Amino acid sequence: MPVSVPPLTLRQLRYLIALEETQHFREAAESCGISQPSLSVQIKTLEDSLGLTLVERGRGPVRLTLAGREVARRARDILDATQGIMDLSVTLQSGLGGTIRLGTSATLGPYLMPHVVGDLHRSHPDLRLYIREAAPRDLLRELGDGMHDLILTQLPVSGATLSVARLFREPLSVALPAEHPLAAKDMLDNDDLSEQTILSLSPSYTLHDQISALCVETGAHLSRDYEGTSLDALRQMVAMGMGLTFLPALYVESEIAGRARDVVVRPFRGRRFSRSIGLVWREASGAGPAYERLATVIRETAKRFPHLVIEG
Amino acid sequence: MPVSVPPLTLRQLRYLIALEETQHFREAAESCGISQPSLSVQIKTLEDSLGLTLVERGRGPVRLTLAGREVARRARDILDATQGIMDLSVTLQSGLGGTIRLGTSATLGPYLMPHVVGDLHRSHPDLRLYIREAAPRDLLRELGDGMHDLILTQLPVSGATLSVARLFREPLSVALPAEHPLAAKDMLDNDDLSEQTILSLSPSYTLHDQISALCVETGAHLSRDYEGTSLDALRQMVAMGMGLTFLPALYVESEIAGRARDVVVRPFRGRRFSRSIGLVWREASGAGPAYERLATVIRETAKRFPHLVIEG
DNA sequence: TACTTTTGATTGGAAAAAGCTATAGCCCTG
DNA sequence: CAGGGCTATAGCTTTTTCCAATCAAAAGTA
Repeated sequence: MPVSVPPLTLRQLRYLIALEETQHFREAAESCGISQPSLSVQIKTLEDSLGLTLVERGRGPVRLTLAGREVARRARDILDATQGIMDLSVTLQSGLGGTIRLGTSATLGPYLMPHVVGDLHRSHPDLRLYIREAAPRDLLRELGDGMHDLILTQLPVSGATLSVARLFREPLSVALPAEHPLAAKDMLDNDDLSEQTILSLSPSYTLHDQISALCVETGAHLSRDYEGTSLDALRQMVAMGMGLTFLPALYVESEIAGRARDVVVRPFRGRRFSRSIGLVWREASGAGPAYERLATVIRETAKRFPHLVIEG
Repeated sequence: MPVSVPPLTLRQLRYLIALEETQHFREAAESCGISQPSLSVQIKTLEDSLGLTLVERGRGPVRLTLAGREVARRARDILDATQGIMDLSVTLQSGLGGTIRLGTSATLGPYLMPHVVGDLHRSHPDLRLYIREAAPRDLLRELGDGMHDLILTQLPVSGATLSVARLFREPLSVALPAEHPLAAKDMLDNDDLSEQTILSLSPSYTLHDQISALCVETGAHLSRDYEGTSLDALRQMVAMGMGLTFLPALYVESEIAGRARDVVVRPFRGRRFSRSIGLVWREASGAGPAYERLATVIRETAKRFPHLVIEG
């Protein structure tokens, strides 16, 4: 007959994490706002209910055992998730607050978000953004899996249960080696591309499809021998003379404009070749109003960049 | 002065999920082994502490609100994770039990795991495997992120904090259209490949690198125009005459051997061109002994396939 | 309309869990 | 070997959770 095992509680997990951080029962208790014996008892209860020794007691600072560290690692995830639930109250209500887990395309986030967070922090001080980058196709899957609350990505996206807020169109310009013949022109067009070699990102990126389609249209040759894994890699490949590529306006603005000597950037088709950017979330998240508000903030920020065409 | 908000508890989340499933307070209470008033109170407390209405009370069956569904969705993840912690006791101790989240390469898992799970279920009845497939590079990242406990993937892998159990070497054979001239030969070698077009998977797969290197060595042309997203896709591309490719032995065994008419498969270099397969886990997971045991089971299963060379 | 049934909310008191203070026991250090 | 710092244990108090009984509202039925 097994002795009835007390169930796992969030409290116990919190205490374990505090213990791991402080390596000290008394300090951990203090940081939790309880007395040291209370914490001792909870840790002991947790160990009993798991049937594991989590803490090496003895001389010196408290050390978690291997098992303890693994439990603590998972406990962090769990507590983050509970925090997410508690933040929902704020997010769902209407106001923009709590922690939003924002997934962003690696070709966009690093060049846009730094400008947004400043504005955002001023207008919504109690909002925290947890930002993570990935390729658009991964993002979309991860959004469905609940890994993100919201993703910032290239449109269009498919999915009946998704909501979209369009943000802006971002022109794609041609990047070419400084010594390339076409660098002499101020503006490039379809005809200029025929027979050129175009470099692209991996197919996980929506950008890849767009560039690929353009190559068909213009008769350019899409190189598959080297697929860039980031815009920086792509730009370096261009600098080495491996081909031309398309770079989005925000990347150009932030990483190239005015200082790069290795590559030059030229507008293409009068900047009418562009990609569309938007926020996407699960309709069922119920936080639509909050995300719409966030979209508005981002659009405001985007107005500072003359080449972006605001939408929505 | 805000009234002190009672903290979120796992119990409340459990009750909410039961309520969503049964759509009925009394039944939910019953399924939780408590009385209906207790459940009512806990749900109410949860709503108060979140500041949200989670349940539409009234006529007809109980419905969760939008917010309620979102909370329940997250609650499920949280409870799964706590279950994971509780299973650790079993997994870590030594025995093979509980739930192991196994990530597996999409080029391997579907062809190996079906054979393993039978043996495994017999020898370790209380072990549950939660299997998820992805490309090796994603797997490795996800392992670090704690999404998997263990991954089954092509070696080598890098990472100081990872432990590896080598399982076996799996020969890679050449697949070619039935009408291809080389199909006349029983066995192919480096020389046969020169000037041939070779198809490969996307670079997220370790297999890509290996095939790519072989192309350099043999003077074959690696086609980047069409990258397969699965072995099945690759095989169909071969059948359509777009080129040759390499297929791992277990895939051949399970999907082609003896019945396919569209492609033929030939050993390459006397089957000494192969990829190495192993289990990988976070050293800090502390479940090394259990995973080693799992490795042993897989090696036993692998012995049934004469072409595999068992390692470890 | 009045009576029953069904369903979730409320109440009051018992049981369980979690907390605190005080103190015991251990291992270092001086 | 005394003293200081550490965690564990004991005994008691407070808070939380639960149940049984009861209430109130809605819906069906005679």
